[in-house]
Amino acid sequence: MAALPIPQPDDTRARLLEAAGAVFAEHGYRAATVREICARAGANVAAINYHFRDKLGLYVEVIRSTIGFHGEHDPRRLRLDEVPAPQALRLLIASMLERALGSDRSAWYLRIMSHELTQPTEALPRVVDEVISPNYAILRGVLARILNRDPADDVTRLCAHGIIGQVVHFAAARPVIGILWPAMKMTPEQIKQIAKHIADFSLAGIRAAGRSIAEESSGKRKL
Amino acid sequence: MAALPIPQPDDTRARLLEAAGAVFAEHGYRAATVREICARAGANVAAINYHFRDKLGLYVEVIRSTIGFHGEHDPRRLRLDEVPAPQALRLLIASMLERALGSDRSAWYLRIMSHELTQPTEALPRVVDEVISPNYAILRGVLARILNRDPADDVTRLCAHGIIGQVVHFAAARPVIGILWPAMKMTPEQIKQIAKHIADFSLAGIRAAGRSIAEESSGKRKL
DNA sequence: GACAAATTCAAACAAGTGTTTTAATCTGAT
DNA sequence: ATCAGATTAAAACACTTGTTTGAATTTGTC
Repeated sequence: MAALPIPQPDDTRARLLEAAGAVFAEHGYRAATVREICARAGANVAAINYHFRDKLGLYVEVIRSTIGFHGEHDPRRLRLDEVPAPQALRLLIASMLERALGSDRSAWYLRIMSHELTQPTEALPRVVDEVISPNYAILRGVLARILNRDPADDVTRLCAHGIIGQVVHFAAARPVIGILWPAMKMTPEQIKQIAKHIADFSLAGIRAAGRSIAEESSGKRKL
Repeated sequence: MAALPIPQPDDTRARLLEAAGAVFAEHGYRAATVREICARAGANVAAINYHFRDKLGLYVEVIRSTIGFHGEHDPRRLRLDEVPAPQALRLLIASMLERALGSDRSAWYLRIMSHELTQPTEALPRVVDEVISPNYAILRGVLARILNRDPADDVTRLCAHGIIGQVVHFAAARPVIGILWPAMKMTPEQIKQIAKHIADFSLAGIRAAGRSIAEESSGKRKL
């Protein structure tokens, strides 16, 4: 709706990618319209089909080029192997949450992912391969170190999904949280404290989950 | 798409509500089409506007009449006050998860809610008032008993959102979880074990969060 | 400066959306 | 049996969607 076309900071293709990332992150693939994307990019409607074949081609290209592992929040830059596992988890959670709640392009990542969770598109396999799966593996690696278990273990996976669920929820449910909890404004200060809470909460949960399963180890270890 | 019109199990209005609940839960408000709803209900397209004024009226009526607190999963039927708080939390988590992952109409509740989280509609205030807020209050009540804190306390709220996040994630992210974790088929057996995991995980997390804040109580108790 | 390719543009297209219209049909009380 | 009101039905409406068209314009190269 609100157009405000960007002057001409770059060539059309780059501006389209920029605008599309923002719109897809905000509305999801299906609810995003090519006309809003083009208006924000200051481009003609036909530009998308000329540069990216169609809307889905643009979406895939946004995922490929803008998201993924490039950027200052690249988990590999956290040097997770060089710190104790619990500290690594704290860094990882803080990184995910800041990435998810920030307003710059690094926020697109988790927003698009959370839309893909509830409204999968044809690009879901690609999103999983290029974005979700690598991060899932890193998280499981850290958890496996804490639990002293295999990254593919059921307990490791359950804990991983629990942490992802918490982070994604704080990011995706912002409108509702704003109603239920007016004092929560998601300031940088508050975001840090949410990250600390999730880390404290989850570290204790992880250890309990490890213990809980260990106790009932009369054979049925698999779900 | 797949029409298969139901014979005539009830009057048109009731069939529309039934079909609409399923379609809204599956696709969300915006992506759901009145034509698919009418096809499933075996009704004419104009029936929605005749009985419910418009699509949004139907949506609100689905929320009001079908969801809410009526049904076998009504949290008030769990008699949460009559059991120790940790046990109450276990019951509540199991109830939410079963409701969210089941295939009957009690599953609509959390599905519609999770769509409303990422894609709020004009009915969001109503959904919050009638569905989310009461459940949020019940959950905070139980957590407050465990934490020995006020239900409106920041720590109580953080824990509540963490638990909601985990439950919603396991329910909403089913397509992605199916890819990342092929062994997880969401059988009734597995659902019980997920519920147990979330409860174990969260109970430990809650206690740690209570402690963690207590330690740094040099005045700044609020976020 | 001229020419061919690349790119942009306004306009229209076909398909899908929610909604309205108008007539036909059913229902139930008299 | 009749007739007013409630309900259903088919069709069209107005609008938005992604996409295509074909001409204009820009760009790079000789």
